Amino acid sequence: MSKDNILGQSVPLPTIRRMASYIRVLQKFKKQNIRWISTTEFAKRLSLKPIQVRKDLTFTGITGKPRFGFDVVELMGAIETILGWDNRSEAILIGAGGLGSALLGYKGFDRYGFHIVVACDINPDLVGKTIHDKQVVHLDRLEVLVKRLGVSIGILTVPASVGQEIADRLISIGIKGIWNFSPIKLKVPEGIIVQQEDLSSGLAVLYNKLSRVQENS
Amino acid sequence: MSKDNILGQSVPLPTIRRMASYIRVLQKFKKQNIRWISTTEFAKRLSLKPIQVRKDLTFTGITGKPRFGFDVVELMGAIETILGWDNRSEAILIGAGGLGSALLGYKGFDRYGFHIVVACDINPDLVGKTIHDKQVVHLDRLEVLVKRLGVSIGILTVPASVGQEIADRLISIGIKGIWNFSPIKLKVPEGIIVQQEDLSSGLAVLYNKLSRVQENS
DNA sequence: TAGATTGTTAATCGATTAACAATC
DNA sequence: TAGATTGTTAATCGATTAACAATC
Repeated sequence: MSKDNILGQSVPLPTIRRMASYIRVLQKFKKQNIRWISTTEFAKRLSLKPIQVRKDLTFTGITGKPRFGFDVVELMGAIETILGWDNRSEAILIGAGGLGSALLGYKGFDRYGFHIVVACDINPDLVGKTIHDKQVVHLDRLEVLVKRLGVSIGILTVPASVGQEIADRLISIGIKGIWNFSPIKLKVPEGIIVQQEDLSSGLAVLYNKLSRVQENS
Repeated sequence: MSKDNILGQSVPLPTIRRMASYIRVLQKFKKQNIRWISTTEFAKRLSLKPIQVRKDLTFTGITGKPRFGFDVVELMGAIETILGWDNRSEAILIGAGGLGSALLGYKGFDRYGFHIVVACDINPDLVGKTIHDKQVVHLDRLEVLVKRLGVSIGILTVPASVGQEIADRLISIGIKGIWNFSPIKLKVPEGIIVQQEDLSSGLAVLYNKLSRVQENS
């Protein structure tokens, strides 16, 4: 498996993450019909260093114009390609509890063209209901749904105790990518992509930074 | 401002993040009254390499026992200190919409002793209601609430357009740490800690990895 | 004891930053 | 033109990993 982009270079993960924020700035500029954007401008808006933005943008293969910067539309297209926009697909969410229902309603994904089309749960209070305009269906029907709707991304917002089991089921019916919000490391076969999120690790960082400041005041 | 831990070494941020997951394993072990845990055991459960765990644990200052590993209780205490457990405080959440209401109900923070005590919003459909047993109060009363409840952490789950404004208000009344889920970089004075979360960056990584796999199959 | 595991120093790897020439 | 900005190579920085001696 290669990790190469169009230029034959591997794109660092931190760069990929920042690209999500470049897209946001670019969308704003495009809406205002601004044609050019410089790395200085990016840096100012995102509290980054121009040099870092410049380095990141080299991975797009787009060349800028000294004194002007980069063509907004062209750059957007290139970043979208790197982020895999072209192959993106719909998602199914499993576990429509607290965090799950939030993701169902989170508007922030729209700009990335990401849509959760249906949710599964076993809680009788939820099954049959609609959360943020998305149906909640019983987990028993997981396999049927995935096949019928042709989704290829699964979002796991289930308790840790059942995370692996559900991941196995998702994989057995052809899901290729799992966005896992359960605090467990999933074991998956080669070729299956897991993106692990851990809200608590952010909390740990916040706490730690806070205590360091307090120590010195 | 020093970034040093008890040993006079600065603890790398990736290590801090992993420590949140070590705590989870330790809590499980403690509950089962297991006395020792080895770096091998950590590694197996978290899909890490033993050498990395060992390196991380050096920052705790705790020494292990060859053939046994580390004392579960002792290690937990040390990690909690590094994570700033001692100075932790309650939080107020601003923006009780999709993501905000999820955080209000998210059980995963309990194990870190983190509690959101109240929420603010301006939406008349939400103000006065209770979400996951937490009151939603009108944003006008933000200042009063913060002072009365003595919270020192603010969680921002508001639209990008009002993020900075609310952050300024929080800071002006003594909030020291902001956990920011709005997709904007906040400008804050020295001494104020901002922990920025960006759900979309995880999505970008997932998409990118997926497209790389598909390219090669 | 034997050997699994720790602890530490050094090597490697990868990302960020600096320096500076090229260019519009 | 002058100079802001790009593009690229090299230096730096920081985290991970390897190697191996120490130890219970």
